[in-house]
Amino acid sequence: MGTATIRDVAKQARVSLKTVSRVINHEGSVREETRDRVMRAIEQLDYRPDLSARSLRSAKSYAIGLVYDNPNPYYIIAVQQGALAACREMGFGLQIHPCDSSGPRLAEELRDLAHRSRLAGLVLAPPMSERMGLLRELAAFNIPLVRIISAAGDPHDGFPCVFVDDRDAAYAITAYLIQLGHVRIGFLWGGKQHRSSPERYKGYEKALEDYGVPRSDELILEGDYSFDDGFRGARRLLGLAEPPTAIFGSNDEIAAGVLAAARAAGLHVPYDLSVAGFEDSPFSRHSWPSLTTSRQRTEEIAEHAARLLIAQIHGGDVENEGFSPELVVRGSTAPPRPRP
Amino acid sequence: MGTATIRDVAKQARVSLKTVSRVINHEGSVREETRDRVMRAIEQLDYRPDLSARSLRSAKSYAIGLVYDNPNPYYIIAVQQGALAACREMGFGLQIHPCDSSGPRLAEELRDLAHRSRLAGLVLAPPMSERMGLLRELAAFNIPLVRIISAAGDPHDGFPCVFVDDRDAAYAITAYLIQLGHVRIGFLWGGKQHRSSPERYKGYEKALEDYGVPRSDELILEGDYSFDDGFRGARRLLGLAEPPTAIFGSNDEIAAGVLAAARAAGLHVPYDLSVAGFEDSPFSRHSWPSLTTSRQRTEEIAEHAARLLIAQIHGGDVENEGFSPELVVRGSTAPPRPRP
DNA sequence: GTCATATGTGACAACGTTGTCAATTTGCAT
DNA sequence: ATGCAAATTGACAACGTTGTCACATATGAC
Repeated sequence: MGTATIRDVAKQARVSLKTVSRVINHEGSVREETRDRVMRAIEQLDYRPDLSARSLRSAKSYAIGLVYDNPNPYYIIAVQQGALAACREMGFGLQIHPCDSSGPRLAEELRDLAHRSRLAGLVLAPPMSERMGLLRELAAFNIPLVRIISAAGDPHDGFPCVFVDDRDAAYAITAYLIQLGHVRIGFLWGGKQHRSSPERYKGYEKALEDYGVPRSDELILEGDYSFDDGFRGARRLLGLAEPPTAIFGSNDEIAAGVLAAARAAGLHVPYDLSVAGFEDSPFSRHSWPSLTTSRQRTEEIAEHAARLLIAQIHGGDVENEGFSPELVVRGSTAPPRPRP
Repeated sequence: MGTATIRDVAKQARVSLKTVSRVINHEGSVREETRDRVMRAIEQLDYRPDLSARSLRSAKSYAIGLVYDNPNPYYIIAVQQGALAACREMGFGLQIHPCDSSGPRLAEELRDLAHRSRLAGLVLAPPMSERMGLLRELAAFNIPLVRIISAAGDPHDGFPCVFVDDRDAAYAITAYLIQLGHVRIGFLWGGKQHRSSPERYKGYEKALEDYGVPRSDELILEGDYSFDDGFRGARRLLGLAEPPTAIFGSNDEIAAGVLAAARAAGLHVPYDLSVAGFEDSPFSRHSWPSLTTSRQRTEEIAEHAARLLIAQIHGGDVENEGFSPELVVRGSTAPPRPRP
């Protein structure tokens, strides 16, 4: 029987329901001896509080939602892991909610989710976390939320967040390529609906500027964080009259496409072409050559976001926090081959 | 206010609580006119039933759990997607529960999970789904469950399941390699705690036997479904006096390791070496060359498992169902180079 | 028109927990 | 001992829903 209730415990320990409740919730004002007796009864009956009843009675709830719309399994799994770690530590449940970020009634959908499942708040992953309209609607519904976003610094926009400095990280990668000696560096954009895309581009642009490397429009192509875009983009770049000696893909998947296109063109990475990605997904370690990329600490970021949300729910004051990615140099980058 | 309750609806529609409840739950015995009035009130107040209260009152519950311990993000995301699709359709919630499959008190952990969160049942992914001891413990706790397992046929072991015929699929891959002309085919095992591993091996073995290709122990190495095992295993195989002309990795990750090792050894896949994987993960499409592999339809399988579980909860009779993977031929396999 | 039967509706309790508030016990200074 | 504040405990209601059962109304057969 896993069906022991607080009533059974109370009877066994010869105390009132309320006293058991107090013990469970670590409220003060319970004599040591009483608490021991209750604990023993809990142990013996293998009692576990029923979350439905608990959240029904107390206005409080014991679960948060994780909202995402992102096709990248590595990213999502990492976010889930991080959020779960925080939830388990704080005794919360986690409700995952993949959804369509372009849905017209997304705010209502999320409110219903939160209401029906009695969620105490939501962690929003990109790109939902970056749609201000959505945020305002959710705020109007009084739904606590914490965002994971891309920003070069604390946005101070009133919506709590954990922010990742993609710009800085893209700057670091670009600077590294320049220091290797590259001057024609291709850049393949990520998806337009993600704020990380322009951020990464700005980092690239800034590095070129700071190092006095001329920017060339023909080396910069749009895309959508996909392998196919990487493949097509690279093919186009490599067909230029004066092709780049290095290509920076806005994420690892794009870079994977670049690697494939390079091989298809008979080029030897990194000697004929340097390739850099962004994200440090397992792919970047498992490709050949392994990818130079930027490590994101996604799991930590998500854990922090969930922790922040729970703190906010508990009424604590929340401070935004930034995470800086870290350059990871692997085998896909090398100095350019001297021109003949 | 997302805080309308059934009481508000009742007042607005001038009916009793119970009648509203009847409308919500599609019970019969409500006059059309009354129902319309209730529906209108629900609409106006934007009422949504509270799942906590509902599952507290009715013994029934409206959520199931998805239990897994699998490091492969592609696999897990696919399983989640499938299970979620079924849950959404049936009006259920899904609680994900990654865990340590080797934990000693796993059964208790899962019972607590089910009890605390009022889960109606569990979908078990490998390898948990294959530990009979665990299954028996859970059954003793009266927890409905459906397993996703590897089996060459319906196991008829009393525990409902959706089964995947890995043996057959591995047979198909091996047979394909043999038909290309390979006679020395390396095999890299997956993890021992997954039943899919011996199943895949048996398929390999059977194909060799059927086609009269001699099995050679030196070509068969153990491993654990990891890139590193693939890399190390391939390096060892390629260092043999008479190396294989094809290597069959038990999953795509292993095959990725094989690809990397081949490249490190200066071999050209598929001309110097054919490589086959298993799983049809996105990696298999994005590697270069893309991998010949076996498509698993993981998402469908998981959806079916969840649907089966819900049917079981509703008291329906459940029939196990098998899924056969499908051979996917891509660029990593070719006839062996004629020996000099 | 009467009765039996089906259909629709509502009052009330219950699910397992916590909040409120009052009752009881304890500890300590007198 | 006595008084008084503080600590500890318990009785009871409440959260939002559904199950049970009884009542009210409509339907049909005689």
